[in-house]
Amino acid sequence: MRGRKDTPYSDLFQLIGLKLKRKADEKINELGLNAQQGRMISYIYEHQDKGLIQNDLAEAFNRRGASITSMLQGLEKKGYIERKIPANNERQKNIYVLPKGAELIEAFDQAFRAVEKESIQSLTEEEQQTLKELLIKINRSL
Amino acid sequence: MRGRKDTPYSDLFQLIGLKLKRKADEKINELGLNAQQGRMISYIYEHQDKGLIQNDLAEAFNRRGASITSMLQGLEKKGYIERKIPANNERQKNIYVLPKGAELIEAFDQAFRAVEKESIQSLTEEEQQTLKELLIKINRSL
DNA sequence: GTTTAACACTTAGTATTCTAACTGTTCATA
DNA sequence: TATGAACAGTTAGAATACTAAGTGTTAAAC
Repeated sequence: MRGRKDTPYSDLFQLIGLKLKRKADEKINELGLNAQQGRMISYIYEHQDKGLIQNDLAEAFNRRGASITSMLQGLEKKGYIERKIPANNERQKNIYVLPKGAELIEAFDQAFRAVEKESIQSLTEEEQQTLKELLIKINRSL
Repeated sequence: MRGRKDTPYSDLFQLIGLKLKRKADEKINELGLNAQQGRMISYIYEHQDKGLIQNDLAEAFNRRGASITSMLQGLEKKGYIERKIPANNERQKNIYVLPKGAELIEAFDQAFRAVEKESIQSLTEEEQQTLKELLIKINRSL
């Protein structure tokens, strides 16, 4: 009997994820939003020309439809995005970034890249590559 | 200009963390609690003989004091733990697992170990070792 | 063609976790 | 000893994301 839980991988994944989230939030908060909202605006901006709908966001962000509704309602009320029912399918809503949101995108992406860079800065080039491959492998198997 | 965010490490860490959390929740929910509560009861059980206080939990779980208060109030109300003000310091509260909580610990730990095992099952022994070292390095530098 | 099922989104209500402001305790120091 | 700072925990109120049940639309089956 060991009496210890001994789950180093789960623990490390949780801890690193939390730290990365906090670092990103810190930077994005200065822009009046949180990291999740920043990621969402960036993602919408990249995909708005391809008829992006809320269900796509739910899948891309691993969130429930209801959560996406509530996030987008917030962003719409603050004037960062707009939602339009497309002519060919009245069930859906296409999402677009408004100028007020587009202005911030460069700052968002810069913040995310900075966190990313900081997170792997203690590893060598080779280690970074190895890590990425292992993470992809794990993610695929889960 | 790439027009893409390109932060594979952050994205993978977030995604893997989310998936691990969900898998753990799935198993623990059958016991009437969530993964966070299971982890907390297990942790308390392991440390209750050393005068564990709420502040220790806040640090161990990377949560604010207020969050710990609310979690423990829930667990106490349901009869899994108890909190006692120690004689030598009335600012603090020592935390103990009650029999109703202790009964579940073996099931919790088994669930967490199962998720852990599943998560790295697609890697070879050597890859697992490498991954652990890289994660520790990253965590230390954040 | 009508009915049924699946789809896309919304609402209401609940969980968790946070921040800021608060109560009370202990320690340092003057 | 008193008083002020630091400490430990609590409360109130906000934000986020969830589930379950709902509305309306489209596609499939008959």
